[in-house]
Amino acid sequence: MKKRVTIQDLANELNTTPSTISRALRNHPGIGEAMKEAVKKMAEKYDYQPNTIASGLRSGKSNTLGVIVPRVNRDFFSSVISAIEDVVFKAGYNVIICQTHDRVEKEKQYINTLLNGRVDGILVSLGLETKEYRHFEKVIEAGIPLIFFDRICEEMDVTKIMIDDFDGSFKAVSHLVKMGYNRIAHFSGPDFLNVYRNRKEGYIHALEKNNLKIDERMIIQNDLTIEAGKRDAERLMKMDDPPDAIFSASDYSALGALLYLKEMAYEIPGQIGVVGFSNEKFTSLIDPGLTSVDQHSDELGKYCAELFLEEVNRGAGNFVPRKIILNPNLLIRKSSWRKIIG
Amino acid sequence: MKKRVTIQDLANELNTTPSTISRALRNHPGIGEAMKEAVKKMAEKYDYQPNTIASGLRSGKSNTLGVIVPRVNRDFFSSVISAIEDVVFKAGYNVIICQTHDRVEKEKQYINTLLNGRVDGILVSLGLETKEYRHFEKVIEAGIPLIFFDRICEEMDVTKIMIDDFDGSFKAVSHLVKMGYNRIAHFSGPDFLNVYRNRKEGYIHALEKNNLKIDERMIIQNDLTIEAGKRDAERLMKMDDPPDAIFSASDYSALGALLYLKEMAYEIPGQIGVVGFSNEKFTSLIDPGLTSVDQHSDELGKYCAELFLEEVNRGAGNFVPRKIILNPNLLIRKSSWRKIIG
DNA sequence: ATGAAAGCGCTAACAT
DNA sequence: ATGTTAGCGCTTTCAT
Repeated sequence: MKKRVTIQDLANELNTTPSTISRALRNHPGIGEAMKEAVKKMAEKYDYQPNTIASGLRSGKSNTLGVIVPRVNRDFFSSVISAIEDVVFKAGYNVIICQTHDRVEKEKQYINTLLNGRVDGILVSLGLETKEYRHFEKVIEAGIPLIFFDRICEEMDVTKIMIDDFDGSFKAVSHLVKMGYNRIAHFSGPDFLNVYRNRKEGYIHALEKNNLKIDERMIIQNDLTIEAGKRDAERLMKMDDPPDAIFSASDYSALGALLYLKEMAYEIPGQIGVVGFSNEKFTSLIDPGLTSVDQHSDELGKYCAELFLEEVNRGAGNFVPRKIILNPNLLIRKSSWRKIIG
Repeated sequence: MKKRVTIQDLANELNTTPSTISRALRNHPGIGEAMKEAVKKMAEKYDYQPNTIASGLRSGKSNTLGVIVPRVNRDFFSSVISAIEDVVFKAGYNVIICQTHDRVEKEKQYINTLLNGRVDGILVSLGLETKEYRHFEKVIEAGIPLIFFDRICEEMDVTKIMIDDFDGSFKAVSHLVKMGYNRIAHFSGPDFLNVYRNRKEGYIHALEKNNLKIDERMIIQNDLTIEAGKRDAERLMKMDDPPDAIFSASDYSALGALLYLKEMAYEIPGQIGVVGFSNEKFTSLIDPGLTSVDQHSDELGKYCAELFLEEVNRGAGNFVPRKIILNPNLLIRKSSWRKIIG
């Protein structure tokens, strides 16, 4: 276990003081060129590596960013994280990942440990359980940027980045209508999450705009898993007046529906159309391809990271909360086509 | 920006000293019950939160684990990371993620920043470019656990966890042979990576064992992307003596092959069989389902994390390098079936 | 342009 | 059972 060389060691070696070394290394104005040169040469020679913990303690920052998501192994979240990491790495920040598994208790714990670790900012996508936001107040009190993405908290006055879920739904449902489907069911998630609420509203708005009546029995709230999709597709199709299309707020439950319908030998598309949400990787790979709303995970992550850096530069007290809404794209694949009907 | 309460504040409040507070909070033996009670009550009352940076500086550890992978948004890696995070969180560790995009330069940078941040351990899956391992020596010199998983470094005497790639390939190819395929091509990755080398050897061994001749033209090294799979499937099928099956070292290039073959209206399975490697999520969702070798990403992550915790407990100098090899499963799906031929 | 000195918040060796 | 003291390695006033 080799001893690491410290600023003190370099100071001794050069018959100067730690402060001079510290300044020289950071190109502080007011250090002679000769000294700078000498210090850097020494640092190189001894492979000096700064102790970020020590500098963190002194300066009160850790060059670390906390990212809290429900789960890291979801295409959407892992893509966002990937994009965030790429951006902030260039600015010298490390990313600590935290997965809540949608449990609010873990969300609270993570907020605490991140704050105790003096992270320089926290990016959050809320868990399904979170209906109450007091634990996030601490982040604001700590004076570091708090940014919500995708599953956001409407009530808090902080920066938020999301896609226009309403519009995504609206596009999806309008497309189904244009394809000739007119009895369209909807799988939705919990109402207290902005994303699902907005998707449902976009769905309703599209129906209204097309003079289609809203049938409450066609709106099913479930947990948006593959299994839920299968189960509820079955329930829908066994009704006396089954739907001719399903628009799901999640690709996973759309997939469940698709699998059930295929098994039952329904003709997709044609007899029944299916559209999902999120553009998970698998949607383009299955047969039929699943029409889905793309959430621009890369851009979203990039924005998150850039806004974090911007707020960090502004400094505590000078944050300018922003709300960024990205426009989603409908990616039309086979599952929502319609045969031309006579 | 609220001032955080420190150990000193609590000491003042209770007319005692910081060390007593520190000890009381950590249940140090030799602190009176009464005092412990009082301290904890005070801590609770003032919502005292320890500054992990300060304690880290003093104790030389950060309760943080660095995980370096090629990319975080790959099913395999994000699943491993997810499993790691779940395990070490319970033990009080944070996870810093680092993605190299397969670039050795970033690998080196990450090693440095992680070491400078005094992480308590580093878990690595090597990038495609990495052929030289000097940068990892520093981790050993730092006296913290270094653990390789999946894409490992054979030469270093540290803990390694991987699946038996040889065996996975062997099972896959043996299965194809049993299904009646006997001219089996192979997509491989760079030879200097253990995983691809072993997969190729397993393939060769299976052919030999079944008295099938090895045809070098049937072994294609590419970068294992969807595009490479398409391109090389085309190349293979245009040969005078095309294969009747393709075994790819990656699901992505297997998918590429599948897409090309479907487009060309080959009958899959039957006319040609396809098997991939990694059991990416999409393999079970596409049509035909892609037979693939499962890498047990969850267990692998869990093991990684547990071995890290074990080594941390052992302490520097007492590490016992271990090599853990998990047995992969062949998940047989439709793409490798064979119609009974008269 | 550089140095001296103090201290970020905590822990641990050494008292008592 | 508790207090005293001395840092961990760095940054940052305040001097000179």
